[in-house]
Amino acid sequence: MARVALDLLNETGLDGLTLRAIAKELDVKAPALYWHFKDKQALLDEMATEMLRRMTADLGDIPDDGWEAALTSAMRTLRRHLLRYRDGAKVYSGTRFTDTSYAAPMEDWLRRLTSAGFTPGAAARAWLTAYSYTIGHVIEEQAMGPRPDEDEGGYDLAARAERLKDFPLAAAAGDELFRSYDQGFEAGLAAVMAGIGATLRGAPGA
Amino acid sequence: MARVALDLLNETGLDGLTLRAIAKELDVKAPALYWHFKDKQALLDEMATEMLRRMTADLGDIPDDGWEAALTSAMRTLRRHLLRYRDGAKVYSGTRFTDTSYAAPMEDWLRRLTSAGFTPGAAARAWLTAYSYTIGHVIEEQAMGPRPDEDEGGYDLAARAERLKDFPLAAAAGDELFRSYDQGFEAGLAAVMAGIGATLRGAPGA
DNA sequence: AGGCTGCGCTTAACGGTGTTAAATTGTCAA
DNA sequence: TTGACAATTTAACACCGTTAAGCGCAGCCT
Repeated sequence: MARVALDLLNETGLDGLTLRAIAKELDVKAPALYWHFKDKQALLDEMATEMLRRMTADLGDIPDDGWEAALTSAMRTLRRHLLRYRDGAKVYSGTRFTDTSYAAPMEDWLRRLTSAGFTPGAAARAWLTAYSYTIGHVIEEQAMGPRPDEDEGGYDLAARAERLKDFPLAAAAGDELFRSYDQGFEAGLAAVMAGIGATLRGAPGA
Repeated sequence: MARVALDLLNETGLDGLTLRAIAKELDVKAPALYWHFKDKQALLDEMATEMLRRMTADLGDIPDDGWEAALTSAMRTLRRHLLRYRDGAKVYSGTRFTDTSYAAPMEDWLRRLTSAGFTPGAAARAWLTAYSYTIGHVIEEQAMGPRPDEDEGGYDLAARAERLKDFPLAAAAGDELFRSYDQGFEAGLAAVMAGIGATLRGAPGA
C-alpha cells in the first residue's frame, strides 16, 4: 500500500498525492486507509521506508576495492533512487523510518569504514557528510526541474543569462550548474570523498 | 508582508502557516492577500527571497584570509539563517527567488574563488558542493528536531540504542550523529572544504 | 445451526484549506 | 461631483485530512 502510493507519486507529485487519490488507486474509499495508518504522516514515513528497502535491495554487490569507491557507489545509488520518484528527496529526507531496516546496511557501512582506518565516530561523520551532500544536491535538482504549470523544460538558461548581464561570473556559472546534473554531482561527490579521506580518516571525529 | 509571514513561521511551523493565519496577523481577511500575490507558492518564493536578503545583509564583513575561510564562514552564516526559522531549510531549498538579489553576492563569491585559482566552472561547482552539503545537513537537523506532537525533546537516544542492540556500530553512531549538531556540521564542513581545495582548484570543473 | 467477534470497509459528515468572483470602501484627480 | 483606481470584504466553491457510526462477512465456539 505504501508501494502503491509510491508509484502514484510519480504521476501526481507530492501536492497531488491525496488520500482520496491513493484510495481510488486501490479501489477503495479514502477513510479505509485509516484502518492501516494512523494518519497521513505515518503513510509518508512508510513510503520513505519502502524507498529505503528498495534501495538496499538494489545495493547488492558492493566491491571491496576501498572505502572510497564503495561509499561513492552507495551515494550514486542513493541519488538514483531519490531521482526515481517525483519529489523523492522531499519525501525521503526528513521522515523517520518506521522500522530498523536501515540498521543492517548502516552497520555494514560503518564496519567497512572502521576497518579502513576510521574511528567509529569519524565513520559515522563521514557517512553523514556524504549523505547530506547527496540529499542537498538532489533536493536542488528536483526543485529546479519543471514546475507543475509554467513554461516547459525546467529552467530557461538564456533568459537567466539576460537577467544577469551585470554579473558575468554568475551568468556563466549557470552553464556549469544547470547543464549536466550527473556530471556536476560526480564532481562534487569526488571532492567530498577526497575531503573525507583527508580530514576524517584517523581523526577522533567527535 | 513576506516579512510578517516569515516571522509567523516560527510560531506556527510550515503546516500551520495558513493564508488565514497570515491575514489575521496583518489585520486583514485572507482573500486580500491575493491582491499582492498570485498564489501561495509565490508567497513562499518571496519568503525565501526575504531570507536571502536578510542573510546577505548579515554577511557583511567577510575577511580576505583565503577562499577556504571565507567560504566556510559563508556556509556557517547560511546554516545559521536556515536554523533561525522553523522549517527554514524546507522553505528555502527548492523555491525560486523572485528577483536577482542573489546575483551580486554570488558574483562576489565567484570572483573570490577565481582569483584564488579556481576556473569559473570549478568555482561554481565548489560553491554548489558546499551549498548542497549545508542544505542537506540543516534539512536533516530540522527534521530530527521534535515533531509537533510526540514525546518531548526530539529523538530518544536511549530507546534508539535499545532498538539497535544487534547493530553495535550503528547504535554507537547515534552518539556521534545526534549529540552536537554544531560540532558535527563543522567536522563535515571542514572535510568538504579540504576536498574542494584538493580536487576542484585548478581543475577544469565541467 | 446459531450467535458472537472482530476485521475491513462504506457512508456521512466536520472543520479547515487554497482560491475565485463580485460587491464594497477609501482616496485622490479632473 | 464625478470618476477612476487601489485595496479590501463578503460569500462561496471544491477539495483536503480526519472522525464517527454502521454494515457485511469471515471464522470460531457451543
